[in-house]
Amino acid sequence: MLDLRLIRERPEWVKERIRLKGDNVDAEVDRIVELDRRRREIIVEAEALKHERNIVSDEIAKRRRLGQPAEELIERMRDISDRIKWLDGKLSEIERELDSLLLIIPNLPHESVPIGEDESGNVEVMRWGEPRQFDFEPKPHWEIAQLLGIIDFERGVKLSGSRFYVLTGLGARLERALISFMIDLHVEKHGYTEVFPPFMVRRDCMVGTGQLPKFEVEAYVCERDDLWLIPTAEVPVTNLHRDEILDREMLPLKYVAYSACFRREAGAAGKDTRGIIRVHQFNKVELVKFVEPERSYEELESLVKDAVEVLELLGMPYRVVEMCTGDLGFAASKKYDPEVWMPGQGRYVEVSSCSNFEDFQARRANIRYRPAKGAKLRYVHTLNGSGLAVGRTLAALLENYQQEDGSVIIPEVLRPYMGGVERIEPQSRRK
RNA sequence: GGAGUGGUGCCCGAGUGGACGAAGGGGCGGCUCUGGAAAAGCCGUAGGGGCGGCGAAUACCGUCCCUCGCGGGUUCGAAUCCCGCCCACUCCGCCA
Repeated sequence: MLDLRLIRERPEWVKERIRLKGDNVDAEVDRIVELDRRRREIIVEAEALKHERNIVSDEIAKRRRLGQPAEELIERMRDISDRIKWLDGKLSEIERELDSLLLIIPNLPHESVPIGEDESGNVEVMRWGEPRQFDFEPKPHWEIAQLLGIIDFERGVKLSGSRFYVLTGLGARLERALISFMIDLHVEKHGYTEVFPPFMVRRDCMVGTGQLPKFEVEAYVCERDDLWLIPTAEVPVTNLHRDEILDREMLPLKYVAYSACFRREAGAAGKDTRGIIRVHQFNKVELVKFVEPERSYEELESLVKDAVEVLELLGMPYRVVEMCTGDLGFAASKKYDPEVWMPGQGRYVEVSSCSNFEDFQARRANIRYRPAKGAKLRYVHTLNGSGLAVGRTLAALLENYQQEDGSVIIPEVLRPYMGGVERIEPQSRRK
């Protein structure tokens, strides 16, 4: 949510910044400015009347105590009260509309974000590692997995429909190993606090981080209970501190959380239909930070570093892409997407997404802190990033570590988590 | 799911129609006392919003309004009475 004052004072600038995101909210902004003006007009009148009501009310009480008549005062109060009631009704009507508009206005891009219309305007900001040279044709992960017998696509469909799959045997073990490895890294080396959140949340949480009200069709919901399946651990973890006032000494707060993630992938028909790149349920290890506004952009850089270290330790080449204004999404001010090299497909695939939301989420979720003793409260800045998407990392690992005989070598850092397994052999060669 | 109890400030807790933004206690901050501390005493300690002043300010000053879980109602007037909702806890049922 943007600051209403900002929209009031610089509406044209706000419109312009949002147009850079490929969104047009000119009409909404104009309406907000108009509603805001009417809101304040009404407040002025209503408050003057309420002031009068308080004074007359005291006078009535005083006369009652002294046993004096107060009929003509009470008569006058009736009119005042009616008028107040009418004004307050009008006011809440206006505020309802105002709030619903404010919730669908996207965040503004940070000034450092490159301007562009779509993903073609994104900028590669770094590259790490040399893609391995194969002396055979590298396979895509779904073929490798089939050979190894570690992903069961058919039965996934039988259980839950398309875009679901089942991990079995060492595949399941590998998924679990990756989760533990990532969490341990972020806890032990990077100083994050581990959190195991609920996977279903109330509507308020989804509004707090920005998934609702605008992107309702993207989410799964248990309607009977109005509980929403989280599309990312960002939702429960950011909302941990909803409606809280944090101590400055606590900042920055850094959390790492594993969760399953649920996405309807509405509008993604035909995209990434093979393999496990785009599915309705996947595992992810998420990093979330709450920081002081002044430091949020440094914290974004270190967040990216923390995330890509996973790829470095796993020995997989990657690049980091900075999103342009047109590809930023609804809530982010600035965003980097680390992408891992997938030799079986000959392309880089997004395995993380690291964003600074500035105070956009904090304002929605009402997360504040006191900068100093006696100082006024401020909104914190929130950030988050995948560290990493587990399914895609597993897929990349299969493709990067595949051998000509169809086996896949397990990177050394994962072996302790794999019970010492060094290599997954094709099913036909296992007994 | 059934029955019951309850939601008040940073925390505990009083308050069943008017002098209550709210007793009392705790915590925290400041001051007095002290060589220093403890104890004791005094003072101060919520958030949001509007208007005006000054301004770069979401810094500061003044003033007013709102907020006792949330929303509505009764009343001249509601923390207090009525209705609906949400949440927490206890017991029963069910359950990993």
